[in-house]
Amino acid sequence: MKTTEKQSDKRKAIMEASLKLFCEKCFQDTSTASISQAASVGTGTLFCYFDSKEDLVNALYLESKEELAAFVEDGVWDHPTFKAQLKHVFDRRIQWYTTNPEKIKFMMQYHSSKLITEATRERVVMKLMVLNEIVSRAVDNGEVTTSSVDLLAALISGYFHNAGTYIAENAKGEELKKWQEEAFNMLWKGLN
Amino acid sequence: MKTTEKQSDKRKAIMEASLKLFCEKCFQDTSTASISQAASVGTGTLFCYFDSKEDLVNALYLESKEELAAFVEDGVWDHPTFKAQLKHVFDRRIQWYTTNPEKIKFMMQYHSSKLITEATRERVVMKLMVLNEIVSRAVDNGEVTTSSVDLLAALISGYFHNAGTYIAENAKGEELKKWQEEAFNMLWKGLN
Amino acid sequence: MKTTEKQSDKRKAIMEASLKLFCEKCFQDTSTASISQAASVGTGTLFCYFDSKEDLVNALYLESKEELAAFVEDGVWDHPTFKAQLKHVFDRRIQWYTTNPEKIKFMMQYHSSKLITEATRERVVMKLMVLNEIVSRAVDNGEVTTSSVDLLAALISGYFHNAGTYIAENAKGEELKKWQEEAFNMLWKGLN
Amino acid sequence: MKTTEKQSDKRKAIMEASLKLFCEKCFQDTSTASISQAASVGTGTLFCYFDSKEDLVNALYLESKEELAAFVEDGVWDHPTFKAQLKHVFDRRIQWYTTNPEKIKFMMQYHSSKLITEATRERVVMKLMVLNEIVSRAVDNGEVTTSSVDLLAALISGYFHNAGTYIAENAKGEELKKWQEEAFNMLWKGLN
DNA sequence: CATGAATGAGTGTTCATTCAT
DNA sequence: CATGAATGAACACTCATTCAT
Repeated sequence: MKTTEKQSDKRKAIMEASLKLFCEKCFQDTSTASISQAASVGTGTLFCYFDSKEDLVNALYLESKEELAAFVEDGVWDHPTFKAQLKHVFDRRIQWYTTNPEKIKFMMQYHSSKLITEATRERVVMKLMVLNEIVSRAVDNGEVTTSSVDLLAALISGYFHNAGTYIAENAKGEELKKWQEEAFNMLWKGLN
Repeated sequence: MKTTEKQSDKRKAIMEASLKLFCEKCFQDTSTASISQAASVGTGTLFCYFDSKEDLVNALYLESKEELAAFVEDGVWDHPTFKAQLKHVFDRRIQWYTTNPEKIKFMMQYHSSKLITEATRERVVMKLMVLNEIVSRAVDNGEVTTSSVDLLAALISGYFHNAGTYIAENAKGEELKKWQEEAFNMLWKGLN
Repeated sequence: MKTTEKQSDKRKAIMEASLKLFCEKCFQDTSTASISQAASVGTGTLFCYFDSKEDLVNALYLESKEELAAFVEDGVWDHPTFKAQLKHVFDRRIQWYTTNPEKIKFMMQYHSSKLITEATRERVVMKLMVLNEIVSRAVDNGEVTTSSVDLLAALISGYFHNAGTYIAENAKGEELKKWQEEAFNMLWKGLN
Repeated sequence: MKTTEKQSDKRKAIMEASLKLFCEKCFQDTSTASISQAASVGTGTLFCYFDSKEDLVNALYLESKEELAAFVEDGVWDHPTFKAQLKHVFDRRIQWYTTNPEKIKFMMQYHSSKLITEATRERVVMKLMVLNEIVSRAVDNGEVTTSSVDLLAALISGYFHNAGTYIAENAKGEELKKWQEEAFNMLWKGLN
């Protein structure tokens, strides 16, 4: 528990406050003043940690994506088969979607926004390569065939995201497990 | 030659100019003044047709979605089988994506934006019921089984969108047809 | 009395208000808001006429100088002799200094300020060539000799300015005429 | 080796850095942070030596003027005649102008600035009394006549400043001596 | 004395919107 | 309907200054 571990409390407070506010109202309706206030720091403090309001959203976006990617990736390679690896990714993703509704909401809202820099997007992409890796290995093993590894990975990734979002938002109670199975099975059937 | 048909030229000019500008830069970086100028109308004219800047984006979003929906829907029911109907929807969607890159870019950019009203979203959803209808009929005919028609329609719709986007953006030349087939086949296999 | 004559009343109001305020307090202590208020126009109106606060000071400086130059120049060439021409310039200058204390104060305050653009200075210089012309002609006629027309013109011009300022500020009542004569005579003696 | 002599190195560093920066850009475009950085001291250190940024410019202005005054005054009274004393003042002034281009630039820039306090100006005036003293003695001796010692001293002082500035800025090589002579002679002729 | 992270008052500028013409 | 000059609320950002270390 060394002091070096916790990156500035102020920075974290600003990140949390802005995540909340950016989810409630849109970027331009969220003043930097309101963020500072919600984070209980001075108006100027925000600019000690971020170059600009734009810089702040980008940081928020990048770090959320990184967190998700790390969570999803964690433990994939413990699974020996292609199917098990895919299942792991899908399950972890839904788990995250269910657990971090605010972050996922934020990420979706800014997924196609012009506010997110090309630079940020590139850094994000680098973090999301697990699926490509999984698919690539499966193709090498002859477990699947495709005219383009990237195409296939994109289809699966997109499918996971859609299914995950829909299920996390609409499934109630015991439906969740059932839907999750159905969605995954449909994909798996499609792959064979 | 009814006067109702050709809605004011000025309105159309504003719609076209703003579509272009909203694609180039984001909402808040596009001033109404720049829109008016690009549309070759006076600064105030915009407000003769739209209550506010927000109203304008919403109109643009709604009308783009309507146009897409109408295009996709057109001719579905000429096909007798579930598979043919699905194929029709997928093909038409990709065709539209390829033909209207600006509109699809715009739609994606504002898909999750807080700027698009709940009211607008509801009106949009109503226009996008074809897939639900197709799936619903197929379920009734026993051609597919699912624990939720809405879930299945959502999975398919999302899949079509992802695949469509990815293919329209990345496929070069003859790849397009091949990828389109592969993507559709994968889905179809998943459904059986 | 055509409407075209009077350049926008608003612009003039802003110019007058800012002249007054820039004399009272310095540039950075004069907010654009206070100028707008003093000019009885909206906060944004200032920016309809000037690109920026800097642009405003520059315009004010340029136009003040132009006015002074025009006043001083007016009628010089009615005088046949070098001495009479010099006297004319000196007298008119003092007359202006006495009549426009605010403008002269403003001009002096910004004479060496970094806020005044090089571009503005160049435009000002072009308006202040009378003395050079007068001296130049006198040199051609052999009425004076100098190793540099520009040096001589600069010395005279500077002298006129200093004397003018000092006299306008410090002379009381009948002293003014006497001091004015003494100052001019001293210069004239120096020239022969 | 008294400690009072060498005023803190830090203070000197700040003075030098700010002199440089205030010459390059204007007061309000020079942040205290940039001064501190240029002086290689901490942000807060500046305020250990000066009450405020304004206080700093005033100190800079006062000390520059004092230095100039001391330099000019040094040795005047070694000269027995009025003319020689005047010449001394003029020559020393030009010498200083040539040697300290930055300080003179700074002094001119702030000569009429509202930033320089009335208190500072008064303290400066007290240091600049040599010319008044010289003229005063000459008047007492009957070497010159004038309706006001102050007027005459002001005229001469102003003339010296103008001439000095112009010559220091524009004279190249051997011109300097010639122009200096010409300028002084013109004044001297004017006085007789 | 020295530091620099933190502050928050203050301001230039933008721009959606209005309205008299 | 159409215009564009005028408006003024709103906001991101700056920076002199403080103070705990």
